[in-house]
Amino acid sequence: MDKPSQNLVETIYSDLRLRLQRSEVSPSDRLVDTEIADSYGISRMPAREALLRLVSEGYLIGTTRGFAVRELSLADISGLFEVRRQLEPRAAASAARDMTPDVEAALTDAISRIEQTLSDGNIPGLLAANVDFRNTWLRAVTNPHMAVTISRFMDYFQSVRLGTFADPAVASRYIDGLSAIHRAFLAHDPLAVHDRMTLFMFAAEEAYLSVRRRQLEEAEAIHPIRRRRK
Amino acid sequence: MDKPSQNLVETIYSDLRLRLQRSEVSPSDRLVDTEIADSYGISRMPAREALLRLVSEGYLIGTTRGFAVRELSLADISGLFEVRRQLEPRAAASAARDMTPDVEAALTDAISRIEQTLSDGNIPGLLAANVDFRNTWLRAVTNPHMAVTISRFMDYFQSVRLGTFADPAVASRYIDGLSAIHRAFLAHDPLAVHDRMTLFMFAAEEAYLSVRRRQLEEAEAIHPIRRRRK
DNA sequence: TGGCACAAATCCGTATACTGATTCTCGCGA
DNA sequence: TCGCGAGAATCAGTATACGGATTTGTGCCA
Repeated sequence: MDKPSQNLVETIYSDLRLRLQRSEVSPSDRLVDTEIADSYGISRMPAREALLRLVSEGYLIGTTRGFAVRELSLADISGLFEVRRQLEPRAAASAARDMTPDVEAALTDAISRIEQTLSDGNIPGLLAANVDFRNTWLRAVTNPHMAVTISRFMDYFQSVRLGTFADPAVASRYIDGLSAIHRAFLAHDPLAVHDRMTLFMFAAEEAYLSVRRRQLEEAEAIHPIRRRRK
Repeated sequence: MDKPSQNLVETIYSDLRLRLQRSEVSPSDRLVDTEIADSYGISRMPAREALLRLVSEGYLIGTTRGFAVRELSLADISGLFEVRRQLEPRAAASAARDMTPDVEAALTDAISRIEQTLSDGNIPGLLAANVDFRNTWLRAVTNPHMAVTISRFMDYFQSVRLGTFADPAVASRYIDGLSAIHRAFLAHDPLAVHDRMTLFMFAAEEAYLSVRRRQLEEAEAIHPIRRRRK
């Protein structure tokens, strides 16, 4: 999405964003500007600016002790999916209309890696393949404003994703939905893509809600969540 | 949208954002961190951070000589409206469903101010009333993610808005569309709001495109647009 | 052993300083 | 008059420093 560039803030920002997309930062971790700065051998300011940008984009929240990945409430999940339901079916349909052979090939590759990693129980690989699949069809969305908005809304869910595939029933439905979308893409059928994506959105919302609900129940009464002082 | 807070970056950010919403900054103006810092009697860093945040949100672009408000290309306008068409009818419909009497009153007030300022030829007042109208119904949108996304997409158009109402035919259609939406809100009819807002989106897109097209033609061959070095 | 208070550490927000790149200015020469 | 080039000015990016608020650690006393 962003080019590497030769500017420190941009570099740190994309690195951090990538780590967030890959769920490599847990909500209990604390990101501190000085630590990041030291690890890159630079001063505090570029690291700080990258962190602030991630805060303003909603990926992180500021606490009194470092920055942390934002955890989604159930209401957040519902709200975010309301937006995703409006955007992604439409965007995917337009991608289906404008899709080129190389994008099709990349989609097929991503799908097969998803199936492979799932049967291997390779969760990190599954996450990566999943991100690849969505980034691939997003590449075929010609409207950049649409694409970056969707991309951002998708990324919000990286903090939840880890446990989504634990339940085999959920995983199976997930794969079914995804390969139906894939087939519709290959058929260049925008309407079918729209419909399949709509169904997928509802299924995904349900899955995330149930995963998050379980997470919240488990963490009950342990975490006094601390927020930034005002 | 944002609270005043007692933090300098936030203060500068909201002030600047307000000025952008009111079209008080022209695309030929250059916003420089040191100037802003001096005018507030603070150091360069908070001003700089506020500017960078506006850049990351797409309101400004960095040039080699200060920051400038971003000008929309015709493709930008089409792309932004594709997103708005997906979101605003739905959001307005949900607002219609959840609307409270005080919001209705505020909407009615905004509409009458729009009609008043239009007949007076009071363009700045018209812009303000217009912003009030949309912020008012957005307040009734219970999904905050939906509301801030829409708000941002609307704000992108402030740099174009100034000339939109010069053409009386456009202005008249605009008012008609807006009051139809207003009536649908008062009737608590989500479906009617959805339909009216959809119509309004298409009309607005057309209006912005034609205004912007004229602007671009007029500015032809004068501006060598300079972008940030990489 | 447990609570309490005081000291130390942590980390954000802000200020100031330096550097290098780009743009502007102005004067010189054709 | 116009083009050209060297120096000045501007401004973003980065580094370093300090203050203050909050949290954590520690040791004393009941």
